Amino acid sequence: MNATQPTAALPDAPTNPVQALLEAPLSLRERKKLKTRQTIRREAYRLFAEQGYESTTVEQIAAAAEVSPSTFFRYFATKDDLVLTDEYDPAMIAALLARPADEPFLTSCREALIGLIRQLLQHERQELLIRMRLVTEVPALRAGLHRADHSPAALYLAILLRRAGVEEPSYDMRITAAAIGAASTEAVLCWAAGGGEQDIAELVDHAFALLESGFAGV
Amino acid sequence: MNATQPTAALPDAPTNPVQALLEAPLSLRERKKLKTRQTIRREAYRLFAEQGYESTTVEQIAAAAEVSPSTFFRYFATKDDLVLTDEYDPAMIAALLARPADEPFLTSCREALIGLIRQLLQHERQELLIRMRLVTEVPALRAGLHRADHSPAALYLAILLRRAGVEEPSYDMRITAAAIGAASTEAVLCWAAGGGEQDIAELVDHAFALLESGFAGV
DNA sequence: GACCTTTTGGGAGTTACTCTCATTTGACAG
DNA sequence: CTGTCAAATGAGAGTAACTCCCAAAAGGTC
Repeated sequence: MNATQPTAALPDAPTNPVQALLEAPLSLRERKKLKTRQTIRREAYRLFAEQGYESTTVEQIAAAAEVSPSTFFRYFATKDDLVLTDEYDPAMIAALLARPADEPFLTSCREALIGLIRQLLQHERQELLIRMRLVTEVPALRAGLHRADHSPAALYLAILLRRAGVEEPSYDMRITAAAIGAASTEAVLCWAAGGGEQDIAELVDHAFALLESGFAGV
Repeated sequence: MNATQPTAALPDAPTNPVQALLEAPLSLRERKKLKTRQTIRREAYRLFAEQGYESTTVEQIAAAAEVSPSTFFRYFATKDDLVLTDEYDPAMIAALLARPADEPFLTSCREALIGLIRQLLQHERQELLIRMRLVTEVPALRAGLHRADHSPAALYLAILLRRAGVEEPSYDMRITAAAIGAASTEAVLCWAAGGGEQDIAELVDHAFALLESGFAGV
């Protein structure tokens, strides 16, 4: 039920998720779906660049992508999702799980995040930059970023649960995930706000150093 | 311009903001406005309790409060704002500014937050609890909580700016405000999720201890 | 080519929100 | 008490993001 998000699972570790999905031996039906999804996204971003996010309607996007509005909502649950959903979560989860379980969680997060971002920059730097800038500039998107399903906090919390082998999160876990998640998000948004000119790995590293020090000196 | 939020300024330090505003010598016009605002809120919460947030329409709320929908939106910019706007920001800012400027920021935040909450619990415990529970349960509200104008992060950032005497926030400030803000929010939400049975001061204290330790042991 | 399942388009409906304009109501001076 | 001005309200039309439902089309399989 509730089949809103047709995000395909990644069967084997891909070098580039999106690319890998395109090359995989999919049925005609699935290739078409992927293509439609891409077209909608591409046309949407084109329109956003031309006339801004707010003043671009779903109807316009659907028309540009040559699908009906109904179909648009079958591919993206909300207009926000167009910008906010990514396919990086599985990779991030994998990266986190690959870290030694006795490593301080903060370190695991830092290394996983930097690793993931480094990888993304090679293939999708421009796209990531545009998306993050949209998020910083459009209040609605900034808010949407904190919805349960998109937030890094939720992802971190899931990992903490898994590490501890429990079902319900403890208070410590919730605070930890929230704080590290917020810092992670802010770091990436700062990078995008600066036009992507700064070294993002350095930014992330610095943010985590702040967290680790307990905000010493502030 | 943009006179969306008729939140009255607090002229002198009040013991209880809402009470103080009611007792203050206001003109008939302003007393009426305040009364309308209260009526809308009260009726809204009553309806939320009866039939839930999502399935309560603005039209219903307006009807229950005996105002037109137009008037509703003159008092609250969005339906979210009904739950998300509070009058505590000035008090929190004052509490933060009252702390010594050379105190570690984390300490200032902890003390200010605990102080404010202690005060609130005396007069508005029930209201706070209901509101926070709504926020935890309704995804739309949870997202709205992170809009620039409501978030503790924005408030903390403003204080950091003032302390440093600068206009533009530094990277460190942004990360710090985001992390501490997220932890503060999570602490209060955890308290509400637990039915308000735990000691909130202890919860906040514990959250800040986690932050200060750099998440040692996690 | 026949049959079944998935995907799509179209249309009607709901709701949050915006804008505009005419009416009402409180504030205040004479 | 009255006239005048500004602020607050109500009413109505309009927009856009969704939701639901049903019939048509297209892919997959034998």
